[in-house]
Amino acid sequence: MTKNEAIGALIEEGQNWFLPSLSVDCVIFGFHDGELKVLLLKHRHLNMWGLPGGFVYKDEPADVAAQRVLQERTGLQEIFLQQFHTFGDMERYDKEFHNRDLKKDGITVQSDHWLLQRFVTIGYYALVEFSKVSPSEDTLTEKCLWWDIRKVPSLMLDHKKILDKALQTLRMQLNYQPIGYNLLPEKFTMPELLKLYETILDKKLDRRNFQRKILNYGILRRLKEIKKGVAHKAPYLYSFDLNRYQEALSVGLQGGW
Amino acid sequence: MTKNEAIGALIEEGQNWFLPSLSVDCVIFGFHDGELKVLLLKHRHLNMWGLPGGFVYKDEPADVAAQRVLQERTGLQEIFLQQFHTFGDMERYDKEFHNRDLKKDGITVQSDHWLLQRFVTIGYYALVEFSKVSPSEDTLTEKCLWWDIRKVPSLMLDHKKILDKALQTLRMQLNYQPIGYNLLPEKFTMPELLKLYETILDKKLDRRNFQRKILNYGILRRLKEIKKGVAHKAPYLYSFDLNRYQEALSVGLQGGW
DNA sequence: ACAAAAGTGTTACTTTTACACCCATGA
DNA sequence: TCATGGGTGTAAAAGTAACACTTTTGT
Repeated sequence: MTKNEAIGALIEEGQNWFLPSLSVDCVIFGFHDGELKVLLLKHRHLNMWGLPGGFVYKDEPADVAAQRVLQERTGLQEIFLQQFHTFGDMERYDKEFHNRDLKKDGITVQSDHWLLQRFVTIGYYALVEFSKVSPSEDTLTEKCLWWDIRKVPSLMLDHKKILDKALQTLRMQLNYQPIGYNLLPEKFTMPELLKLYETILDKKLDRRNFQRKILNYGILRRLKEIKKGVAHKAPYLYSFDLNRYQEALSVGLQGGW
Repeated sequence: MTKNEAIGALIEEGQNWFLPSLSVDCVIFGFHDGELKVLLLKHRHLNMWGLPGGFVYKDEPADVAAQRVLQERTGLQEIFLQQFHTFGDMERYDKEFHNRDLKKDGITVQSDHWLLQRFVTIGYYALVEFSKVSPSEDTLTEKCLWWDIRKVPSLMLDHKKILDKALQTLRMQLNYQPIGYNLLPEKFTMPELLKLYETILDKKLDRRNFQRKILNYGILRRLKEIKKGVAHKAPYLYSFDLNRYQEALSVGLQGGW
């Protein structure tokens, strides 16, 4: 399907397929080279960067839609997506936003066309293992790339706000949920885990106190060491104890009341 | 406006006024007699209990809609509502749900009528001071009452699930946010605050340790005592230090990393 | 042999827990 | 006067913060 065919189908049939006025957007975090990354798409028809997003089929649960949209737009499969906020302000609504670009492509639609209506979007976020992702484009997407969280380009509509909210949520979760599985390779070192936390929080932590605290959570298993080929002393490798990890996820980490 | 007129207007004009397929629902918590309460409506046309909810005008921010809906249905004004989750599963969708009741009223609508479509709903919750609320009904509502959280009746659609999620969220928030303002009278005693926490968490806390911890947050001001007319020793009265309270809200209470 | 990274440990301090005791009040 | 609820305190345990020292490795 060519670009214009794809857009054409969406414009013609979209209102029959999808729930009107509702969309989903995904904030996909990855970790690489000591940097927290986010996956962004450059939309062909809009010529702008934005979060992977899409619409919800009329008979499709919203959570499934998020999953599907992500798969369609990036090739990513079976990712654990978590809903974090729904964005329903009017500032989201720029009636001319899509229209400008459609016109540029020589496409004209009526002013009450569903694509030009106001949309409320449900935000989802996920943490994924960077190395396992091979971002891929589709007919509507020109580029699909990881961006350093501190260097994201200008984003369409309110996507920057959505991204910020996702990051804020992630930092909160760090306080009462184990994080790292899905974000690190199967086996990783303590310094790597430390670096992950420091990167997400954007601050230095004492490596010794960090190690003690994280080990006390009881969600890690230390393996036979190595991490060969590295300069200086070889660090131990760890992996998550999935059972304990899951339990910590449901129960929460630090007590409170 | 009579019941049927109100319903009639909604059926005729609703699709012109509101965003299709989207609604808001409010979980309003109150505290009274040592019980955590939730405000429920009995819908005239459905003859069932449910959360106060409604639709979003096409040019209205979702947060404002929640506010308005609450005002319309309960008379409650200027309540701090917090969005906590959006419910977009298919289990929400019972096509016959409204239709049955419309038929009962002798109203017939086409099967593709907007009211019969699937809806995604944004959940909001609030904590309010019980005594300041005088629940009031409107044309669509037969009753508006506080229910003990442990004794809620059977609710329409997935409202029980929404309520449970709100409660779960509230309990979480307790761990990193100050709670009590809006939920207690202007002046209150330490035992009352304790009881509030115990009620929300549904467990006993040590009153002495509780007092020390909560005072250390620095969000309370102790007033000249009294709380007269009470049996036994008269407890001190406290009130929230609004400045500190607000700051604690934004910064969060317990450290984490 | 040495710089840099990683492992381990120690001490002071704070917070949490689990208690005991005294005081004020209405019945 | 006494039972009950409320104010205050204290000692032990657990957790956190701020450190120093040793070990390993590639150059």
